[in-house]
Amino acid sequence: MQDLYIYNSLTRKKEKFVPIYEGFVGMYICGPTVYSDVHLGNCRTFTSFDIMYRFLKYLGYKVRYVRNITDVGHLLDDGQDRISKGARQDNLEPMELVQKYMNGFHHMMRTFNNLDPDIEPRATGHIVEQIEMVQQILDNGWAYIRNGSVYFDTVKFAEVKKVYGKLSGRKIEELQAESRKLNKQDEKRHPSDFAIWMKAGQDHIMRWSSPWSEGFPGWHLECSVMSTKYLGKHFDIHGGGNDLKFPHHENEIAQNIGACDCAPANYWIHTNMLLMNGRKMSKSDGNTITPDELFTGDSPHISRAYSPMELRFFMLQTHYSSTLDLTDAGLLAAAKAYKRLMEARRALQSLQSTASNGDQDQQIKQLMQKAIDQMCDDFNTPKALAVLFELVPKINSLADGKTKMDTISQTTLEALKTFFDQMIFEIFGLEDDQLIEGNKEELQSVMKLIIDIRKQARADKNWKLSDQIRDQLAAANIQLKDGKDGTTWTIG
RNA sequence: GGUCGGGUGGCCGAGUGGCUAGGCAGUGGUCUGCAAAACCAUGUACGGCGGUUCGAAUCCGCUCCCGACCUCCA
Repeated sequence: MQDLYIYNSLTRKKEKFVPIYEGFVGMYICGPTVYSDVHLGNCRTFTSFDIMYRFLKYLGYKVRYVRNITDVGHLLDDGQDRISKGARQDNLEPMELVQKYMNGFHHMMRTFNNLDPDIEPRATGHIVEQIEMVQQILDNGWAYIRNGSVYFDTVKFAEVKKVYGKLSGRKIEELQAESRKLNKQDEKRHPSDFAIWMKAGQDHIMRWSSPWSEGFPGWHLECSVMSTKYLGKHFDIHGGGNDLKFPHHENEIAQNIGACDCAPANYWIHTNMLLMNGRKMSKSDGNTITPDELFTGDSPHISRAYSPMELRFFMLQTHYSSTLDLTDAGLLAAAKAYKRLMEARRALQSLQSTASNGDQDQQIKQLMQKAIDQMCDDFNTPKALAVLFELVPKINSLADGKTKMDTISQTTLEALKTFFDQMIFEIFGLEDDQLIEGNKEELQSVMKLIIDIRKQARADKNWKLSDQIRDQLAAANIQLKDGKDGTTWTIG
């Protein structure tokens, strides 16, 4: 198996990936809190991890991909539970609200062609385990009880274990100064302490009995518990958006160490944020767009609709660790490049060679290997994509006869076909919009008829008719392409 | 204020101490009835100032600017 290198947020270095059990990978990704419609930024994050999941599988690993659904405990800064608040607003039972937005989330993930995780555990389904972990942390002396709530003692933990703040680069002393204004500070010994069990207020809907109070688990606890339950105390990869680095992941590590004296994951991967027009997306100042608005084009920020696959391609052009700036110009450019790649792929699949060896064989083999090498270098999709685009002109040249077919051997050609499909469909997780839309038999026969009529018109030098057919089809978003071997067509 | 990440040619976006990233747009050419598509060719690029080096966009220092996080967020 080829070596894979991953940038580890924990060590701030690119490291060779060595799984705990050879051939197996345990990967935990922090999933969404399902209290409102899925944010486009979520789509970016989970698409990034989807590509890692896909690539790990491509390399031959047996991967267990766990991604949670947060349906309790994630509080707003006024102390209200996000789910409870949403449920009140929509006049729904909390679990109804969770179901509604979870369904929406799943639908969007599939729209982007993201693979389902292998396990998708929910926080409310693991209250018992969370209570157990709170008890372990208490037993180990890393937490204290105040008025029915349980708080993690970050000061003591930091002093003894010396790891608190390692992931996020924080220091306890610095945290103190900045967090004085927060709620419930009076109950905490130190501002950086955090709740692992919260006593529920009178009007708090979501509550469970525990040894300490009727209440609910702290937000960070679910991930510690569920990663441990499904991947073990010590697993390979833990990921999430880099906005979760602090406090969520820092606290998660503290909890795991506090409970079992064992750091949860070897490799921490953080994806960067999605921006729009250079700034953070924000509902309040109108700098925002929903996935559906992108798909319909119904937004002042874009000049036309973009398909989920055009967006996925757009994401691939930027490394997961960089901010991705969504702009209309960028999307337009990506959509064209996406189309070019897909058309080259289609052209490739229809090529045939009988040669036993060819002048281009060596170079094409090197490029294929190079693309995989780039993916092995911290999942560098932009570079891998660049390699595919080095192959595109070669393929097109073969397809329209500018390069002779005997410059590529049958073996290399077949390998290239397989490689292209693996890269595009299996690893990048793209789909060919054209095949989905243009596959209908009826459309195929209608287009054949139209092209035949135009062919006759051209033979008769009836340019008026042939141009009319071409222009009106173009207006209907169908493009004709006159090649050496006749006319082909594409949508878009 | 603290932490982290950035500033690359018209736009987007990789990247490494010396070897063409790539995409989009532009220009010239081939092809075409004309186009489109495709192919070929083409661009003073690396925020600023110093330093290290035979050589730096790539390393170091300073400085300016931007973003994220530090408080709910993927």
